[in-house]
Amino acid sequence: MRTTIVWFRADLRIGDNRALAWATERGTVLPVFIVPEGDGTRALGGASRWWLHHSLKELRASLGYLTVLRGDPAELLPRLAAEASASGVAWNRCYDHESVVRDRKIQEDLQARGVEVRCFNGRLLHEPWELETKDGGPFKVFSPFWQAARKRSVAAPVTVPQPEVTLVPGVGLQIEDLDLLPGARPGERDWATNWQRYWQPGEAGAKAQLQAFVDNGLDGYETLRDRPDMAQTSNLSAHLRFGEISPGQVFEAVNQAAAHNPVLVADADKFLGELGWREFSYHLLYHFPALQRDNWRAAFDAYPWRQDAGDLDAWQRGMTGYPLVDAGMRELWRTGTMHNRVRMVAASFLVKHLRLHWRHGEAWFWDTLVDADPASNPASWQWVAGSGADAAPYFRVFNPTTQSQRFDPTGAYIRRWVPELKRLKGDAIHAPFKAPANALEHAGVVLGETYPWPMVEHEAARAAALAGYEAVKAAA
DNA sequence: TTTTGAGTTGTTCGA
DNA sequence: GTCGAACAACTCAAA
Repeated sequence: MRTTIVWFRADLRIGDNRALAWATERGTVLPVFIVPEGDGTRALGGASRWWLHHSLKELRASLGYLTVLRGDPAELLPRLAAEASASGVAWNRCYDHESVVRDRKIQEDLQARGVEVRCFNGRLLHEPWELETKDGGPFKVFSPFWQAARKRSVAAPVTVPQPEVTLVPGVGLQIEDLDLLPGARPGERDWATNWQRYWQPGEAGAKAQLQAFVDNGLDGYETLRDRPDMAQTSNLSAHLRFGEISPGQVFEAVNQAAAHNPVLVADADKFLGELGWREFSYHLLYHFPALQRDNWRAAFDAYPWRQDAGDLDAWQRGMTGYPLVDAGMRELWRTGTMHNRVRMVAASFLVKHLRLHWRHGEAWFWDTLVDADPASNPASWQWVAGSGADAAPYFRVFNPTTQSQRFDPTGAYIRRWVPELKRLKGDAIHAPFKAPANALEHAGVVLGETYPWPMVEHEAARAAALAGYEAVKAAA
C-alpha cells in the first residue's frame, strides 16, 4: 500500500475533498495539519483560532487520526514524508501570495526527492486563472466577472470514501497543546468562552447549517437577508472559510432547491451572487496580492485619514453613540460574527464618519470574526472605503440612523445587543440623542452616563468625509 | 481603435 | 409620505 500525506489547510472536511479523494484512491492516507510559523503567511486572529481548535477536533474524530504540527511547512513536510515513507503528498490550493510562493517551493522540493505531489481546487467554484476578460486579463468589476463565471459549469462535488488512515507514532502534537484558544483580554474575562452556544464548527455542523438554510432561510432571502433582527442569512461563512463545506456543495444544494421550487429562483440567484462575491474576492487577491495591505486604487493613498486611538477603541467596544453601530460591534465581540447589513454600516462609520484607515477595521475584524477570510475581509473593507474594486461611490455615506430605521424597524436587534437602551420606545431606539428628555428618563437612559453621546454629528461627519475625497480626486 | 453601456448594498433635496 | 433627480465623473468590458 502506498502512503499519501494529505496536507489539510482551509479544507477541513472529507466530502468533496479532491486532495483526499486522490490520496484515498492511491492507498493509505496520512492526514496532517500544520499551524504555520515562520513561513510568511498571515497569522490567524483570535476568533479564527477558536474556530480552528474545534474544527480540528471534529476532523480528527471523523478521520480517526490527525497528525498536528507547528512550524514551517517547508521544513516539516519533507521530514514527515521521509519518516512516513510517503510516496505522495496532496493538498488543496491556497490563493494568497505568501501561500502560493511557499507551496510552489514545497512542491518542487518534494518532487526533487522523488515524491509525487498533486494540488487541487478545494476552495473555489472556479480557479482565479480560469476566468479572464476577452482581452485576457483579470476582471476588475463584479458583474461581468460573475456573468462569465455563471457561463462556466461548476464541477460536481466528489464523493470520498472513508479513508484508511495512518500516522507516524510519536510524531505530532495534541490539538489541545497547540494553545489555539484565545486567552482572556484585558478587562474581559469571557471572550470566546460561550461560543459553542452559537456555533458548531466542523463538517457535520456545516452540513446541518446548509440544510437549515436551504429549508428555512432561502425562501425570502432576497429581501430578508438585510434584516439583522431576523435569522435569514446563511451563516455559512465560517464553515466556508475553514472549508468544512465546499462552495461547490453549497452551489449544488441551493440550485437543487431552486430547481424543485420555482418560487426560490430569485432568492437562490441573490444568494449565489453572494458566493460570487466570495469568488470575486479570491480572484482579486490572486491577481492583486497587495490588496491585503495596500489601497487597490493607489489614489486613495492621498486620503487624509485621522489617527485617534481613543476613537478606534470606542468603535471597537461599541460605544459610538449610534445604536445600530454599537449593536453590531457588540454582537461581533460576543459571538464572533456580525450581520452582513450591519457590517456595512459599522465599517462605513469607521472609515467615513471617523475617517480612520480601513486597515484598522480590517485588523479588528480579522481578530474578532470567526469567518475572517484572507480574501473577503480586505476586499470588503476596501469596497466600503472606496479604495477597492467596483467600490461604492465616494458620496455614498451610510446614515446610521436611517439604516437602523429601515433594517431594524422595531429595534429588536438593537435591544438584544445594547440592553441599556431596551426600554426606549419608537424612534428613540434608533437615535436616543434626538429623543425627548422625558422619553429618556422614562427608559432609564442618561446620555453620557448609561449610554454615550454620539461621537460625531452625522451631517458634519458626512461633509468632512466627502471633503476628504477631494484629495483622492486630485491624486487620481 | 473607438465607442458605448453599465456600474451590490445610499442619501438628500425638492416637487 | 412618495418619487425622481442629483450626487461626479471614471473605469471597465465588450462590441
